Amino acid sequence: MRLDREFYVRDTLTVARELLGKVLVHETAAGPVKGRIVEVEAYCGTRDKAAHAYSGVPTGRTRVQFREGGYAYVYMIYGIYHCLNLVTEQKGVGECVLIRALEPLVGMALMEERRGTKEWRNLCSGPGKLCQAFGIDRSLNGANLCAGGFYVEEAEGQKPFTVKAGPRIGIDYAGEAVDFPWRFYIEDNACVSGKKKSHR
DNA sequence: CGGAAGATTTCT
DNA sequence: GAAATCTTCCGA
Repeated sequence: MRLDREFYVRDTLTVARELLGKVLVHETAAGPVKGRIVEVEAYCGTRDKAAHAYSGVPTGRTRVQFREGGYAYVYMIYGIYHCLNLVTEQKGVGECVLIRALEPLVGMALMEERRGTKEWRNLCSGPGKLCQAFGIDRSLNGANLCAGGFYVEEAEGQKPFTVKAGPRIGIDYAGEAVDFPWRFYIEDNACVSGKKKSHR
């Protein structure tokens, strides 16, 4: 069952934690693709140096983040890969949740073709990887998750799992925000990325 | 208008 | 450990 807008228009950290175990769905012309969310990160706008919306000014690509929750924010990084975010909170706040890793459920053949690999745990174990596997690009920037073929649904027959929290990844430039425990992931899941070393 | 940096991935 | 590669942002 599709999550409604009320789910997204709440505290960003709460939404991030509750997104774990939910299922991301993308119905494309080539066929449906689904994956279980196993790793996310919260980006809290003006309270967070690592966030694109830190300046508080909605310009260019960050404009979508300042909408109300329930929209997709897709941006390109390093000119090569895309990253998927789900906008949270009320209009004008500018906070969102980055989807970092998924566990493939449906449309595996399609993912393998797009990714060019048959390794199951390597299909969606990273922000850029899952976007490639799901066929996500900037045409989905600003997509409404409450209507259309791109959304998150409630998981059914879900086994219990343990949620872990820790510092985020790849934002060493963000000063003290590096230590904020705003990364949430499912413990002991093979698809969690988290491969960067933690030496400091 | 030009320069600089980045919420990553992949290969050596 | 380092390169690939291009969009976006900011200063002049």
